[in-house]
Amino acid sequence: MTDIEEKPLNFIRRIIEKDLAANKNEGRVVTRFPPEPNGFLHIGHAKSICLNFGIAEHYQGSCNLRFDDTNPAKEEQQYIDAIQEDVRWLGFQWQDQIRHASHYFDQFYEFALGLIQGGKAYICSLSAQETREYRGSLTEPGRNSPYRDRSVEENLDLFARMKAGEFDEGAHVLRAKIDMASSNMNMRDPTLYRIRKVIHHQTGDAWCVYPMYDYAHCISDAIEGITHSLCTLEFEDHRPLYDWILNQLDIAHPQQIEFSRLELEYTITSKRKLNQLVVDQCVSGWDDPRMPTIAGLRRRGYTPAALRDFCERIGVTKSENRVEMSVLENCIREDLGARAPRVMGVLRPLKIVIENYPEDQVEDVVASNHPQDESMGTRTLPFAREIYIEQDDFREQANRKFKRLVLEGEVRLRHAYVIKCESVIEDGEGNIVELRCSYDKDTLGKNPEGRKVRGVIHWVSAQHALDAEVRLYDRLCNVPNPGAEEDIVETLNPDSLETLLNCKVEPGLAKAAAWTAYQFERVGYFCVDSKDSTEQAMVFNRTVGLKDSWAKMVSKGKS
RNA sequence: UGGGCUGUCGCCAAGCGGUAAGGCACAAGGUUUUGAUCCUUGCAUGCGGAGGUUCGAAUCCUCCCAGCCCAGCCA
Repeated sequence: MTDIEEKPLNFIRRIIEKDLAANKNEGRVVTRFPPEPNGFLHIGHAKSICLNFGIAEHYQGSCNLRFDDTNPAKEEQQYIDAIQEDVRWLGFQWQDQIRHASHYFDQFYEFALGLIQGGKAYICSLSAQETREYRGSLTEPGRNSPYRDRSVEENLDLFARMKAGEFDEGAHVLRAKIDMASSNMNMRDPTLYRIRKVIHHQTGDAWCVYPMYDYAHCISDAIEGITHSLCTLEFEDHRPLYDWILNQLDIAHPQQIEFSRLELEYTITSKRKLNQLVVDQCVSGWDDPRMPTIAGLRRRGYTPAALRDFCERIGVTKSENRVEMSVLENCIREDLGARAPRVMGVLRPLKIVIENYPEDQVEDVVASNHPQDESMGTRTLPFAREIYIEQDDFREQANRKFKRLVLEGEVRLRHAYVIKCESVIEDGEGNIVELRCSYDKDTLGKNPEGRKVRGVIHWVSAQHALDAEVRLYDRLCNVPNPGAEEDIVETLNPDSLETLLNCKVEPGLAKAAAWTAYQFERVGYFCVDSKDSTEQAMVFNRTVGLKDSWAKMVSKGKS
């Protein structure tokens, strides 16, 4: 018997297994992913999605996608659409139809009536400012609202009239009657309903009172038969209120469990701040490839598999964390390394004329599409007298550590011949504009005899190559924890996007479809941009570079 | 200075009283027509700190320290 090392359970799964063992909830496991449609989903949401849907999958339960749409002023249909696309793209399926908290508005209202009748809620007519003053502080208890002891009849009447639209926004709210002296601020008679004369994206003008999160969320969970309601740490203090509300009602009682949100170094996971970047046009949109949004990562070339793997690797705990970018990058490299066909693309071209190669000759050389996966087959590449190589791959002179082309030195052209640099042509200002080389005819598919050629560089045929634009992305922000800074714009990395306009890629890429991932050998992983690329003007996004131990040596000054 | 929570390797993270998993990162080798991949090796006498209980403590107890969250009619 071989014992496969099981990945240890996270604390939430441990709780669920215990519940299952105790036959709690009759063995059902029902979770939900409850975004507010007020922005695009980001990598932090991916963690929550993977957790909630992953648990449902694993325990053969189900997971609902529910829009937590209780604040119409901030929400939009476009976000509802984008969120569904993102969840589906990540590869998850929600249980039957989409849910909306707004679908339960009638039930919320009925339950509120019940609370009022039971003396558990009252209409408070304090202004927002007064309410704040009555609430007390972290160290001082609050005081009871003067409206706290209104009669049930008066409360019922007022609430009905609030619903009927008789009052202006802010005139009254419905509050739970709990304990103004509680050390938990959330229990100091929290607001349950407020008046908002706003058109709701789902319910139109049907309502002018809208429930608060704390009131709507727990009841939504209960209505849907959620067994485990997973949310982030900042809601820990809300759990007593979650439980209190459900305890007042004759209704199911899901268990709220909190876990820490994901933070990623050098970027932000705050919808508010991401929205600011979009609004201020610091980025091209929610799906700008520099954004940590799911849409941005997708456009950048990240795959669902990589994101899911990432969420698996980072774990689920209650401790605050800020994960290094390298973990995410490793995930996408691993996925694409196995699956992306290899091609050649020259980002910063340097022209080479192979002087001993016949003027008009063009021959096809065979190149494997994946060195470790023969099933991906081969393709042919046109080889001719004039080619482009990478500027970085030539130095007039260099020590032995530099395994590329030097003047009077030899190098292997990937999948093709060994060439030797005979001379360098400069412009008037000392810039190298062209190399004159010779090739060794007897080196196609075999090593030259009597000498060793240490380097291999990529190339494209000058007359056959396609012009392309390549966008290189770097970290969005300059500081590891930009969220801690007062002004997010100040932290933005001015070099987060570098656009290269004169790149040359191999001709076979002409028919490359949007989103398709390729490895440009020796450079990195790229995909065709889904928005800006056309057949006439191709645009590639660099998803992530290849690991580059040479660059590391150079930056350390070892070469 | 009220309440809630968290502190295990540079970053994540197992561990649940029997003597510190794993991943990423990093370092050193090897293979290689990608300086990629792959392979091998190294990387916490230490678990926020101090006491205590125990044959035995990261795990239990006490005290202390640090960090995060809460005073929206946001979620």
